Amino acid sequence: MVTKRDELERGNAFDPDCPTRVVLDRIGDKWTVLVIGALIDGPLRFTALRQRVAGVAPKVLTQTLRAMERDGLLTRTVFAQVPPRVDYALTDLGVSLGGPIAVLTDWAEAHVGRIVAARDDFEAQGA
Amino acid sequence: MVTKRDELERGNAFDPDCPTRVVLDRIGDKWTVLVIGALIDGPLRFTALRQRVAGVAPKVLTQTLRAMERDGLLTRTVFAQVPPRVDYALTDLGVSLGGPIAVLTDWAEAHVGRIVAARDDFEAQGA
DNA sequence: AGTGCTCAGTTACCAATGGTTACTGTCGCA
DNA sequence: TGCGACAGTAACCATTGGTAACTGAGCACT
Repeated sequence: MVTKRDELERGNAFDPDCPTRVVLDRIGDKWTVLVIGALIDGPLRFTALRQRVAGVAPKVLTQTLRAMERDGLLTRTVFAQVPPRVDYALTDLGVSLGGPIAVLTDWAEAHVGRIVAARDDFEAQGA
Repeated sequence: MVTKRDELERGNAFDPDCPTRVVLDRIGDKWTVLVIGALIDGPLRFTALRQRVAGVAPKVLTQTLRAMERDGLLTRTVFAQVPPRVDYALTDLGVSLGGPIAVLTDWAEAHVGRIVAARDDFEAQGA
């Protein structure tokens, strides 16, 4: 019999080097998911990306983009111009991550109300 | 026309209070997903959970569990015994998060090889 | 000649989060 | 009079996330 646990933990999810862990460390970093959303319809330049992903500091955006580039999720193309121009585009790997993320977003849309309600209850009771 | 971007960003994903952001902040915290995996087949006590989720420090596990309780993902039941006994069990909300997480795990299983390969390439080239 | 603009970042600094090691408290048992 | 089980806390350090200000190259205006 295959348990639900088997489904969630295939490949030993509790090993630090396990695939799930690697992916969670990546998309768990707060900005990666937003960047994928921003680039899913096509490449953008640094400043356009910054405006699209509201609230991100340039330093942090740079860090995020470099990490995603390193992991093969996007490509960085520099044009030798003045003013400088750098295009960021998702690779097919990056695009394919959009699917799982959309599932998560659907869940979030559907259930966030209950999370917020639980928090409010907790406030009212605990404090 | 509905773009891919619309799918990923329904509800304005770039607003800090948006559902996607709330959920990502929760599951992005590195241990929540592992806890859900550990509890998906039934309640566990603190120590059992600690062993199942290998590598987590007690302080951090406590923090994670308290946050999940606050958000209505699990319940904490204290039995007045000695030695003490505390059971942690997922709520139906917590269980329902298992679905999206499984999708993510599937993706991770299928594609992590390419991520690791991209990292190795980068090492070999860049440094 | 000097001022300011665009773009893609970097630098220096600070705050919040994550993690480690050691300790607490209660009670039955030897 | 310890000893061990269980469920954590406390004190402390390391890593990450975030802010505000600055850099550098060239064009366009005055």
